[in-house]
Amino acid sequence: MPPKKKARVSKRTADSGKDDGTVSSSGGKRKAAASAGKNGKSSESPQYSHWLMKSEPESRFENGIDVKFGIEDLKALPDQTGCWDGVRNYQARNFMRQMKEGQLAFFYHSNCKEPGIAGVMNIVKESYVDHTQFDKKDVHYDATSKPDNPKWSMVDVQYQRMMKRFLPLSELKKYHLQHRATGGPLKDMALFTRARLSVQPLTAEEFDFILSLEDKEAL
DNA sequence: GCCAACGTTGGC
DNA sequence: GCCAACGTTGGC
Repeated sequence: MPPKKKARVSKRTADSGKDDGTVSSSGGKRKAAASAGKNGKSSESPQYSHWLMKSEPESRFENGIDVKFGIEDLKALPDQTGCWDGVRNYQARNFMRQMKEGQLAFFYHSNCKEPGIAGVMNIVKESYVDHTQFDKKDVHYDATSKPDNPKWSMVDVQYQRMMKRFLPLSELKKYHLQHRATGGPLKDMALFTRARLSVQPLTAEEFDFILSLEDKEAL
């Protein structure tokens, strides 16, 4: 599902700024925009600063193309940097559009033998047009998206480090259930409350708690 | 490979 | 604008 190529493509960013938006609902692009508030800059809500991004580390063929892209594949790219292309879900896209350079994201391994958090990466380039939407050869080609009004965006991410120990979904889930019952940082974690979202936000508390698990015994 | 959850599409 | 059918995600 997610990325595969390297980064480059620096030149211009285009990034149409406004343009279409979220789901449907009445007002159109409302939703999260409501909060905003201070944020002198320009656009939407800056609320989140940490992220979790899913990708599949095991080979799987979609239209004859292998979509495998695990953390080792990111690490192997030049500069250990790649573009997170192929996101074709509006909520996930909108979260990517909120990402700022320097923010941290967990690299999550999905749809595999052992799903879970494998490592940490850095957002090194803010959102810009995902060129794969116009590429008929690409698995994620989108015939409904036109170059003069692109639908899909991507960011560039750089490998930062592996987790000191792999954090399996099963363990995170145990904490989630425990925290849901008795209170705790993972009680509302998007990984469980928004199961299919491939790019999701984490609060600083969630992020820090998960990092703290590295130094604990597996649950 | 199964299938639940849930996002998207399209008829009306 | 509703909602059923359909397609995809992703754990197990």
